[in-house]
Amino acid sequence: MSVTIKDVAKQANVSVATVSRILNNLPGYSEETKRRVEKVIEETGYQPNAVARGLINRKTKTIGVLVPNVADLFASEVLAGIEEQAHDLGYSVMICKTDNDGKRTMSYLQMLYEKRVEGIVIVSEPITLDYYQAIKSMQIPVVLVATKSDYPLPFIKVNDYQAAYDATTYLIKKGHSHIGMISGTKGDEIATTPRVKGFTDALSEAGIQVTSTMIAYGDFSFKSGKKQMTKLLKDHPAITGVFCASDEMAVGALSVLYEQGIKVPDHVSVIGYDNTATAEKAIPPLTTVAQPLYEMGKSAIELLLDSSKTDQKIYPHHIVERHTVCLLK
Amino acid sequence: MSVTIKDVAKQANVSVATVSRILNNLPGYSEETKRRVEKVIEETGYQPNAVARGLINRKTKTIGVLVPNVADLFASEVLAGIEEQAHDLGYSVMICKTDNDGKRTMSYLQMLYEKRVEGIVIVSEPITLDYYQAIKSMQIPVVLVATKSDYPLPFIKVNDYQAAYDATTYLIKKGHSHIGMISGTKGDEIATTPRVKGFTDALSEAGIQVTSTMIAYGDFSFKSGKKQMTKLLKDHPAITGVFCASDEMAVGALSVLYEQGIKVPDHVSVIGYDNTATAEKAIPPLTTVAQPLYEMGKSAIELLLDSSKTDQKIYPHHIVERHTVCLLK
DNA sequence: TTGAAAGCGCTAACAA
DNA sequence: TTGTTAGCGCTTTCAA
Repeated sequence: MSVTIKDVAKQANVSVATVSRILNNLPGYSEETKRRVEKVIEETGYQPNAVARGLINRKTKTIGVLVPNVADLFASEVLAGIEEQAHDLGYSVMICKTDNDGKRTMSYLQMLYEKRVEGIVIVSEPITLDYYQAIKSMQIPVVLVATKSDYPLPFIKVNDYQAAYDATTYLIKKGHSHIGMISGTKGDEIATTPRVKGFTDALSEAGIQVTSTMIAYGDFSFKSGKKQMTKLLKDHPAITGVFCASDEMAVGALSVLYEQGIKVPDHVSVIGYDNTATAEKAIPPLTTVAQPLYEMGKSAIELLLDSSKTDQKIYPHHIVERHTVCLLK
Repeated sequence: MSVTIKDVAKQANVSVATVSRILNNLPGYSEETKRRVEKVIEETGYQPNAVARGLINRKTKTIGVLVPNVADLFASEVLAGIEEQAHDLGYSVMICKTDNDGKRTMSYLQMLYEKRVEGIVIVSEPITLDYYQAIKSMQIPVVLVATKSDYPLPFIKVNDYQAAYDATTYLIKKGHSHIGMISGTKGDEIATTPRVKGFTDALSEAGIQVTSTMIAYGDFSFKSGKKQMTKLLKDHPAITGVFCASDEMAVGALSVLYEQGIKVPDHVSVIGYDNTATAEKAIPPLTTVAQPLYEMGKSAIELLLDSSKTDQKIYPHHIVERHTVCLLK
């Protein structure tokens, strides 16, 4: 049994109220009693019980984070930003790995509510009606990162359309005209549709005709990047540039190109998306469009905890030039 | 204000005790009242307050994890295992990113105690006397993953000495005799000293002389891998094999080799350590000694929550053969 | 400056 | 089968 405020009060010959005041820096005691109480606290090694505190002030100083997966560089970078900012503001973070499983997500939502977290951030996950209704009934602040929703929920993300448009334009400006895209999951309205549109618009506006086989649908993973790059190469042997909707897929593409003895960027240029830690470690180092993931994570906590902030934020993206894109001679 | 057990009791015309019994599946009520109460729960959307519950049963159903960093594949893989197993057992996990900062770690330890977590897992972090004393006084179960300590704390790890010995022997068996090592941080008694010893022992036993310049000390990072590979190449142009104490460093080595036009594995073979997700995505795919990180994470939770288990576990490592090591002709 | 007491939302004796 | 009641460890009136 650990020492409680009562024990401290008894040993210091004061009431629990006085101890509480001292603990919380409230006025109402003499320097003399303060010293006495602090001495007892020191001696007994007393530590306040945050659970009891939470019950009475309805403040748990903890927030919950829902992510599809923790073991990936995209999510963990966002998570790092979240943790950092939360810690700075005195909050703890509970992680919930949803595995893209709706049932699991719902039960996490409920658990977070039961534990009375003060806020929830949801990272790169589509928001179903179920989720939204649960969120709404809980009355807990929620912010979305790298995703958004038709329901009125604050979010933080980059402009996916524009980012894809810019990446494609970058390739075009480098002289490429046979450009393919390895996109994300077909039907994903957040991370696929806008990026595909950005890609096709950039091409059309440059007077380059787009055929459907120039767009290969993956699922953001390394493996799918390999698979779709292989397909692209077969369908379009003359291809000189590829825009990948994630760094993971871009790295997969790089692997295939390497295996087939196709030099990057000399024969084929590739540009990725995200600028996760994997990009700079790729061979060759990957040119990619950067999302400020860490900052977005930090920002999510600010948004969550400070209701005076505006409730949606488009972060700027930018192209990080490394060595996988070259000027086409 | 959310609905409480009292509200439910009132509306269902029963006492709070009865509602509590129904909520907790205890005996002591008729089917009829059960139905009535459940209907009210349904209608009101009542959700029990875990904070209040925690106060009374001294069970918060949450555990804390301390990691130096979340945005890296080593830690996040372990974390994924931890989260998975915790979730399976009905626990939530709070993450604490220590940034290798002692002060920060101490304050996390205190916070976790105040929040009355039921257990703490510490991932790949050296345990100082401060930490140990704090842990001991808290009386909360702790388990170490991928680290260990002279203090009596349960831990889960691989046999680093043997793993390094095996990796080196693997290179030797492939016909290599000019072998260098890129090790971790000098002085690290957990992840460096035993691995360096495993390396030198394997070499000596094979009758190969080891000179100190064959061992280049990095700090496990990609960047340090690049730097130390460069150094190794300068000091030992005839080198044909390199053992790296982390996949990150191995990938750094691969980059340097690529830049210098040295073919892997034809000219130089490299073997990594960890088998993080980065290994299979490397170009060429990295041969490495695997630690079962995910499993170790899961195991940590079992150890933590089930005191009947033995309190230390050496997990088996094994070599994953990919394409960065070849038989020397 | 200090203390007594009520109560946060729940569980668990104990009684009925 | 059900209810009453006493806390869990704390904060916060209110009164002294």
